[in-house]
Amino acid sequence: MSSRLPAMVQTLRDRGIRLTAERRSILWGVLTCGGHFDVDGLMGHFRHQGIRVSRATVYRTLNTLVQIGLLRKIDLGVRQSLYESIEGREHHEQMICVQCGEIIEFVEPEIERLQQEVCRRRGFTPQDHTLQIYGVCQACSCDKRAGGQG
Amino acid sequence: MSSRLPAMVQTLRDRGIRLTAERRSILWGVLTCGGHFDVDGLMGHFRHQGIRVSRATVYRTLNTLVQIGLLRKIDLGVRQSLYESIEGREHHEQMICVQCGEIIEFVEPEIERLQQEVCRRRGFTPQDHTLQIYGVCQACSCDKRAGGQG
DNA sequence: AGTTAGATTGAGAATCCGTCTCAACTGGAG
DNA sequence: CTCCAGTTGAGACGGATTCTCAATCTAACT
Repeated sequence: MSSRLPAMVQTLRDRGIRLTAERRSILWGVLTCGGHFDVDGLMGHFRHQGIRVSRATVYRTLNTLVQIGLLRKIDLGVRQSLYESIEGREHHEQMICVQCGEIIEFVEPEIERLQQEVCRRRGFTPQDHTLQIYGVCQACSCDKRAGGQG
Repeated sequence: MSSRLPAMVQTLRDRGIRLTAERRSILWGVLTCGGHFDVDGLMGHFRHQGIRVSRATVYRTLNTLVQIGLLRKIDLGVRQSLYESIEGREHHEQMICVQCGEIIEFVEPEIERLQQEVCRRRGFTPQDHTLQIYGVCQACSCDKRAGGQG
């Protein structure tokens, strides 16, 4: 996990982006939090660790990391945006449980292929995409059947 | 286009939602704006037409229309949410040009089918979904090749 | 190591989207 | 026509994010 830090640092260097103490902290935080995280989570992490980074800097840096392709921003339309480290993983889609909020990731190469095809047909050059399926996860379905929380 | 108004009005009645002057204006505005629109666009439209409807009411009513299935809310993660009239059309996905902002809609039944399958495999009960492909549209690609704005 | 230019930061103000409050108003059933 | 629950408007409010700008710091150069 932390082995990704050097690669990320190098990416910043390559782009001529200065490596400040704050940015190191944020990179580290991103890798430590793993999975999906939001700005509040990151700030909490810093507070907990006694690291001082301002909110403005966190926002600025996350935006930068998204721009240079180290991070992906996930917008569910409610509350804060979520971020996830791309760290070389293949792209994945999401199922979001509207009951418990859990995010289940999945990969479906065939869907990706079909997207490519649709784009080609339209002369559209794809760069990124998001597929979010909203619904009820298995656990919540079972809860409901067993007599859940109305 | 305006022929949809009676059907929408009926839907409101069926749900026991009062038909106020403001709601009539908003329904009309939704149909007039067509395609994708946001709250600012709608407010501008009303101002232009000399129709007085408060921002709060517009938000409230749009939310209602989304809830009863007459409208779909699109969250691109930037600025305001967009809305689109569902008006009986089948679900469609979107390609969003990161250069000019154009939204190109498409339907790909096979993608929908694969989604259903993935959900079934995971015991996930899908309710709705959004697929957004970000990239460069044909027109913008050509502009660039011809010597566009860097 | 010292200098320096320009990038970066922090604190808090500002903005922006959207919701809430509550008194006044109104649609529509009776 | 009456009445009341649902609806509205003005503006306060709230949360997320961005902006401002003086102070600070990185990194390149000497």
